[in-house]
Amino acid sequence: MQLQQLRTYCEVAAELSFTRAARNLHYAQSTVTAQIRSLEETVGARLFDRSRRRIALTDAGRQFLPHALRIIEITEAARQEMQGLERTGRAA
Amino acid sequence: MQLQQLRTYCEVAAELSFTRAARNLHYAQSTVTAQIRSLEETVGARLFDRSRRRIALTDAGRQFLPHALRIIEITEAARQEMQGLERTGRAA
DNA sequence: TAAAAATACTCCATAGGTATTTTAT
DNA sequence: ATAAAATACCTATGGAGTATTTTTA
Repeated sequence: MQLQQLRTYCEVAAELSFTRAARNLHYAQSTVTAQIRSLEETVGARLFDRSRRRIALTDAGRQFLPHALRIIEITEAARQEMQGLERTGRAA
Repeated sequence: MQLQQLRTYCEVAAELSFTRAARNLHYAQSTVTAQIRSLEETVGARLFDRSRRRIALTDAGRQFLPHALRIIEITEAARQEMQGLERTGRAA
């Protein structure tokens, strides 16, 4: 499972569209399809229902979403904390 | 940033050894070196001080650790939640 | 018919490996 | 001298793209 996939998943969930998510994230549409498919494989469940024109979250997709958001949140926070830290590698 | 790198980082932090972490995770030692280097690049800080025989966490490395642990924790929890869910992709 | 997702390929970056060299005790 | 990390190099996987086809309203 990759953080990038989680971000893409969150964007698709927000837009309810692979195409728009792709545009927002500067990916090709097929790349979004591939990322979501790969993520679905690793979690072992479909995250989106594509059987209608407007895609929808599945039960699994809805359940997974807050976790993904949280992971991204922590990642961003951690990254920001690291900014401005000494880069010399001196031991703590 | 990749989840795999975070796991490796946590293992190295626990073992304070690239070699032992590699053994535990079933990686080659050079793979651990590469993963840690890549992670250090993305966070923009050295995470380990290798200037002595026994490596040590840097300030940055210590600060980053709880975040990494938390991310892994959430990931595992989310994964487990997904187990046993319906796999049909029916919309929620 | 039209908009969106899936598929079929192509290409290239990189993750991971083996073997070796460097470094620090 | 020896243990451990870094480096050099190679290969294979898969991430990302373009172009096309399939699907559904």
